[in-house]
Amino acid sequence: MPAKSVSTPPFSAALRAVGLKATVARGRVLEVLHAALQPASHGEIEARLAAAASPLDRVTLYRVLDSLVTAGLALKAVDARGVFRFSAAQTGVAHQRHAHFRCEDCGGVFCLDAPPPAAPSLPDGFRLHGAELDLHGTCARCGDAGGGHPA
Amino acid sequence: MPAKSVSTPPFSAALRAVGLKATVARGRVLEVLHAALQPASHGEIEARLAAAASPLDRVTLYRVLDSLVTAGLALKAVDARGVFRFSAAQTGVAHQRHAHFRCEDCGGVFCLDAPPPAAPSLPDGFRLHGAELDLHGTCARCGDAGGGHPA
DNA sequence: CGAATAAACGCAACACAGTTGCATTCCATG
DNA sequence: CATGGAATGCAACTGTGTTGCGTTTATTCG
Repeated sequence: MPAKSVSTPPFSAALRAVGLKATVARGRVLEVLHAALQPASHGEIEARLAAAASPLDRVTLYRVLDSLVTAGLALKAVDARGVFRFSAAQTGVAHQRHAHFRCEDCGGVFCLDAPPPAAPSLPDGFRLHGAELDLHGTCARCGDAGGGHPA
Repeated sequence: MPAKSVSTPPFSAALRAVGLKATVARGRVLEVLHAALQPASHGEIEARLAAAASPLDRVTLYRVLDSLVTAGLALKAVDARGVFRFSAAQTGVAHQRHAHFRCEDCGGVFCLDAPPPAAPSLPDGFRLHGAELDLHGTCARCGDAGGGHPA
């Protein structure tokens, strides 16, 4: 095997494929996003980077995430508390017309593959882009333990 | 007519009906919410209060809005930019298991009386508190005009 | 109608998420 | 290996939302 393991950041091919420079910061952020089970907030990503290796500058992380979203490698959404959450863009997954479960305690969002809800008829002039069934309550972890917020 | 027009804030009956003190601040905020055509952000409400009469303290407005939401007189939602938007709750509408249409352009939320979606089976330990069908796209006004954000 | 009391108000300060400007460092090209 | 432009890191700043605390006000009760 070639001895270029040190100088090649992960996901460099994917980055170059969308026209981005393959930097270590972007590679590490993509690693975190792909390892995450749920969409992660800026703070959570920052904490995981700091725990895994050397911390990444707050501002740099914002800019990295922005570049990944712009390039289509990551998705950006707003959770119920008004905080942006980022996730790796799965190639080929139509992220439309499915169901979310949102835990009112920890703020976590879980994707359920539920049958697409039937869209009701809309008033005149309204144009539909997507539909999600938004379920909310308490998740298993918060219901079991007195448990709290993830970060 | 009785001469108590000065000492009686608007919406005092509605406030007392839900167990809230009928204060001038709450009455004025409810007036603004009912006059608004779209869900308004904290800043917009603050500006309208300042323009209409004497300004209301920032913190007081946050607490007034919170009390109205808790009492069920107002609705709180997050727009695409992560900012909370408030709207007057229509009386008599059971605010559970119905559908919202959220305009991705102006951030407005419209309530539709749609059939309650069937809740899918949840993983073990998950407890359901409510379910809403969240439709999104562009509303009639934003689709017509090139119209943009309210503020 | 007037006093008591608990909630609501206003102010100050704080906390958190996100942004901007600029000097330095690093990836990609030749 | 040199070079140029993008990416990084640091500092400072804005905007949104929150907490603590003393004062004011709406309601209740005498």
